[in-house]
Amino acid sequence: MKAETGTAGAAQADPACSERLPLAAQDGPVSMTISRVARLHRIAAGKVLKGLGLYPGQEFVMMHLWDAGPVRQSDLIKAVDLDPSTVTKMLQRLEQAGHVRRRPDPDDRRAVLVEATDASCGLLTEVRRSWGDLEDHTLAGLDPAERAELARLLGRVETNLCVETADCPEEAARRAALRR
Amino acid sequence: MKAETGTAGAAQADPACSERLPLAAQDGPVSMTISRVARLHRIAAGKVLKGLGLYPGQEFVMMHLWDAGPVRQSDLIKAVDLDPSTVTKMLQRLEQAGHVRRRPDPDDRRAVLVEATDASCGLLTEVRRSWGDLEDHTLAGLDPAERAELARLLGRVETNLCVETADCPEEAARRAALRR
DNA sequence: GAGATTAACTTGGTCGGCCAAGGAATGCGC
DNA sequence: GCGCATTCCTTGGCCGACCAAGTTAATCTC
Repeated sequence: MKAETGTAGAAQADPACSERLPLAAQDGPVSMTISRVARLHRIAAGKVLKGLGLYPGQEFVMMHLWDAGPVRQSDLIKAVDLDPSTVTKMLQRLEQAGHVRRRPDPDDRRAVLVEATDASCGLLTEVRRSWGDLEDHTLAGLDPAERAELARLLGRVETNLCVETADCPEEAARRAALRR
Repeated sequence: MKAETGTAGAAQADPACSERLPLAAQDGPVSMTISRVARLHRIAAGKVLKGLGLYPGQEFVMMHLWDAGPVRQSDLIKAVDLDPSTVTKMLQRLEQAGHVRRRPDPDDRRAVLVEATDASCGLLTEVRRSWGDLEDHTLAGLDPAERAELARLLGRVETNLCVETADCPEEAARRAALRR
């Protein structure tokens, strides 16, 4: 889509056939692949979600709302583990799009209760199907054993990345473990 | 960092102990993990890069510039495979930050030549080191065989995702194959 | 060589993300 | 009860990323 006819001149000259990896990235080939896969995966998800009226990232919020019903916004924020401001703005857009309803919490005048609209619940099935299609496409050509192994390894990577990300290793490890 | 003391109320009530995965995502567990790993990995990369004066995403542009020297912007765009407008704005910021120099191409008055500044070249080593650290951290606890397997599987996933992303499957497959 | 096409950016808009800072309500200590 | 810290959410700013549209220059066509 970006790289078209590929007569692109000399920049991509593969000298010999040695290293396709940038010099500065040679100590991190897997990290490089993760980055690329991440982007491709997000694009693929976004493409399929666009047809449903969702932007990439919103899926996770909606998924939690479908599961949990009316939730305090702060709980939602903890569930999806995003910055509060990110969630606020996303919810404003989701509300305007009619996917979400918000109302003040009668028990706590600071808090806001969020829930998926009835209309949006129709999306659940389609999102689930799309998500399944994405999975199929992502894992095409991998047999069950390979899929399991990939899941295992990615799980381990997730745990690894969690520990450093969080300021409190213990807590991060606990959370990472929970997801497994 | 976000999920703190975790007394978070009833929202995350693990009913029984069955599914930690949202209902709508149950057909795509690996996709879910990929999304989480992607975000964590980007955050980890961003954290380490911030100390070097780079924002996440800029690394890839700089890496290519360090390798390729002065390049036409259009070639750079093809190399990193991003939207032209994304690269334009990123370069404006990189230029203002002193990491990059831009000048018109004498041979083509439409085009712009981009190169890393001498100052930025000092970053190469540090970025490489950081990238290596990130790799170590990401793959901690995996033995060489597991790392190789993960790389192989991710490569396959990348190929899979490439085909659908591009409008021309042939071209995408070719490009995907090139990266392996 | 004039006219249409294509290539190479740029600008403006929108979203997802983050950080920093602020305002409002609650809860705690005393 | 009063004050101070916490919690909850919002706003503004910034950056990466996309799309759509527009501008300028090269190129192709006749």
